[in-house]
Amino acid sequence: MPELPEVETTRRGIEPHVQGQTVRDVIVRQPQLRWPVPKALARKLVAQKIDAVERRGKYLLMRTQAGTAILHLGMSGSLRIVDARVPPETHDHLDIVFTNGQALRLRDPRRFGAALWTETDPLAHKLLEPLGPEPLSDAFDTDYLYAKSRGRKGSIKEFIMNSHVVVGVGNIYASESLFRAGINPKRAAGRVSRARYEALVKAIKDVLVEAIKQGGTTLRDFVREDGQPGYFRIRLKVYDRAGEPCPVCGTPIKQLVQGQRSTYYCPVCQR
DNA sequence: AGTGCGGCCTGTCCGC
DNA sequence: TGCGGACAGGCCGCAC
Repeated sequence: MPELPEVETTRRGIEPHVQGQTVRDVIVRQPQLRWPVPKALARKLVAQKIDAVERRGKYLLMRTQAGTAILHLGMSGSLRIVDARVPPETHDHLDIVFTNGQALRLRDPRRFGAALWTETDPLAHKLLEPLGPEPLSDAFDTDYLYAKSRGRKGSIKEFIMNSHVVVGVGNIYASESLFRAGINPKRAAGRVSRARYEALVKAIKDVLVEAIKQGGTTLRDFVREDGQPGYFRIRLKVYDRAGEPCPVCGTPIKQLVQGQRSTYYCPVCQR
């Protein structure tokens, strides 16, 4: 489910319930996630106070004095704040229980997510170290993306979805931002002009900011009775709209597969 | 270093 | 109603 806006919405949603809390217990019901959940996560996190809840790309970082828990939601993961006494449901793989009786509960049906533990600088962790810049930071600009793209033969769509190029652009927002920038997703990254990279950088920032704003409007409902984070997708112009008219020119939206992922685009507006 | 895949999982939907 | 296959908002790890 989550792309960067969902992960950031999740971070903002859990932060007030988690920051400053002390861990009473860690319950691992299913240790087989993307990687095995390390024993040290449960062992070392207990009795620690959560100093901060941060995000790097789509990874969530819960910092303590003893080390940092690294969480990733994969394709189908979600986090919610529950009363620790509420019985877990299927796919509720992990609880971090706090001394106030609440728990941070990870649910992830497909188990592509992760829960890791590191006692050194989490940004130097082997999964985080090679990540590209945050898309909403000043480091992500036309100069950077244009230079990075030179000589690349792969498609522009796969290029911007590569987390080592820029983090946080998932399958939905890749299609949406290429539509906004008027770039054909099949075009080789190395053959896109500087001017078009300028439009693309702006499109990526705009679409992500809008999506985060949407999540933000419902943040106070984050912990609802049904536990679902109150996140609504922004109005998507091309994603999942194969055959529907392009909102700009009316041409039917096309769908194709790139790197085993569906891409949606307007064959007229995007060249 | 860049590129191209396979693979990890479950749930849902669609056509037969 | 059952069944097989495709597909789903991610991304690592490997071979070349």
